[in-house]
Amino acid sequence: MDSTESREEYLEAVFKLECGPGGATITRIARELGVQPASVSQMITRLVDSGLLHRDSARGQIGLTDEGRTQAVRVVRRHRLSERFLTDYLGLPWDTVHEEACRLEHALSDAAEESLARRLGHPATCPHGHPIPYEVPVADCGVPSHLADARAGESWSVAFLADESPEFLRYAASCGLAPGVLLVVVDVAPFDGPMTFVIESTRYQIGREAARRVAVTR
Amino acid sequence: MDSTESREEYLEAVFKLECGPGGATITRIARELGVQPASVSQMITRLVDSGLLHRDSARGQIGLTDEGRTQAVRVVRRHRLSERFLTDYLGLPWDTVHEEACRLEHALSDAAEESLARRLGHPATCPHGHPIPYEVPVADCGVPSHLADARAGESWSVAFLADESPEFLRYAASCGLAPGVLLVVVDVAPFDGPMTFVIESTRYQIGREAARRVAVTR
DNA sequence: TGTCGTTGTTAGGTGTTCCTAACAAACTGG
DNA sequence: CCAGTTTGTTAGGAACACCTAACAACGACA
Repeated sequence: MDSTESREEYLEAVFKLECGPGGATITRIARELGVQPASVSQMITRLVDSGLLHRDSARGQIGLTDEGRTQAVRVVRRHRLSERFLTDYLGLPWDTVHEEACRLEHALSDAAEESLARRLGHPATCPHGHPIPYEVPVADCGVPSHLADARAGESWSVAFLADESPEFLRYAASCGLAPGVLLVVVDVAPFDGPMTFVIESTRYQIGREAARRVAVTR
Repeated sequence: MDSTESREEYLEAVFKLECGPGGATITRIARELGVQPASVSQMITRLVDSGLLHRDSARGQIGLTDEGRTQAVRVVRRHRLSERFLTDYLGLPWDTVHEEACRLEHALSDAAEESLARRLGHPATCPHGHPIPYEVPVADCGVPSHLADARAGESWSVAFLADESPEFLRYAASCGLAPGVLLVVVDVAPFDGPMTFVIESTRYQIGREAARRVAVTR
C-alpha cells in the first residue's frame, strides 16, 4: 500500500470536503488542490482501485473508505500538530504556517508525531481553530454554521477560519476574528451585503464573502 | 532554479563525499543514494546544466559550484538541525533519526530553520558528531582520520560516526563509541584484523570494517 | 423543447526520476 | 601486452503526476 505525498494530499482534501456543504466532488477537490479536474478524475480512479476511496454513484460524491479515513485522519492530525508546533514552539506567525505544515505532514513518522503531541500538550485545535483528531472520528459531520448566515442580534463564537491563506488570515485578525472569540452580530446588510458585529465592544464590518469563510458555533 | 527533493539529495551527497577520501564520483554517489550509476550519470548532467555542479575532467571527480555549495550547505544544515531537534526536543533515539531527517530537510522553510536553530541553542554538531554549518564553509576539506588507521598506543577522540544506519549506530553505542568520547588503542590485529581499545577503563574490540566508519581526531 | 453551462471522462502528451542492458574507456595484474 | 575488472555512458523504457483538448452527460431555464 504505497502512500506518496500526492495520494496523501488527495485523501486530506476529501476528508476536509466530505464534511463541508456539498461534500467532496471532482471539481471541489481540484479547486482545493489547485490542479485540473482531469488530473483529479484520474487520481481518484487510482485511489478507488487502492481501496482508499469510493465513488457514491449518486451525485458523483467521493467518500473515504475505512482504510482511507484512517490514513486521511493521520495526515490531518500531522498537519494541524505541525501548525501548532510552528506557532507555539518556533513562534512563526499563524498566517504563514499552513503552507509549511503541508510539507511537514508528509515528513513526520509515527514516533515523531506522538512525541510532538506530547511535547505540545496534546492541543485540541490548530492555530486556526480546526480540531486535531487523536483518533478516527466516527461521524463528526456536523456542518458548522458560517458567520455569513448569522442574523442581527445573534451572538456566536468563532470556531475556525475555513480559508487558511495568509491574505485571509491577516484580514481576519485585523477584524478581531480568531478561534474562540465571541461576537455579537449588529447588522446584516441585504443583497449579500456587509455584516457588522461587535467583539469586546469594538465594531467591525466585513463583506459577506469573507464571512462565508468564518465558521461559528453558538 | 527549481530545486526538487531529488536534486537536493544529490547536492547533499556530493557535499558529503567531496571532503572524504576519493571525493565524489558517479559510483560513490550512486552507493550513497542507493540508486544505479546510470541514473546518477543522467542527473549529474542535469545539475551541471543548472550550474550547480561541475565535472572535473581529471579523474571523473564531481564538484559543487558556488551556487551548488550554497544550496548543499543549506540542506545539510537542515538535516543536522532536524536530527538535533528529533533527539533533543522529541527525545527520539539517536540511531533512528537520520532517516526522518532526510525527509524533514526538504520540508523546512528559511524562517523555520532559523527559529529551530535558535530554540535548540545553535548546536555545533548533529547527534552523530557531524558539524552543523551555519555559513558556507570556505574549504573545510580536512580529511579526518579513521579509527581503522590508528595504531596501538595512540589515543584519539571520536569525531563522528560516518555510517548513520540504525544497525551501525546501535553497534557503535554498544562499544562505547559516541562523538567526543576519548579512547586509547590497545591492540591492532594484523591482516585487517580487529582493533582493541579502551574507553573509560573499559576494553572494547571491533572489526576493521566497523572501525573504518568511525572518524577520529587527536 | 432546445440550448447553455456545469461536471466529469477519455485520449494523448510532458517532465521528472528511476530502471536495465549494452557498450566504451580506462586502469590492473600476470 | 593482453585479459579482466572497474567506471561511466547511452539507449530505451516504466511509473507517477500533472497538463490540454475534446467530448459526453446532465440539470436549469427561457
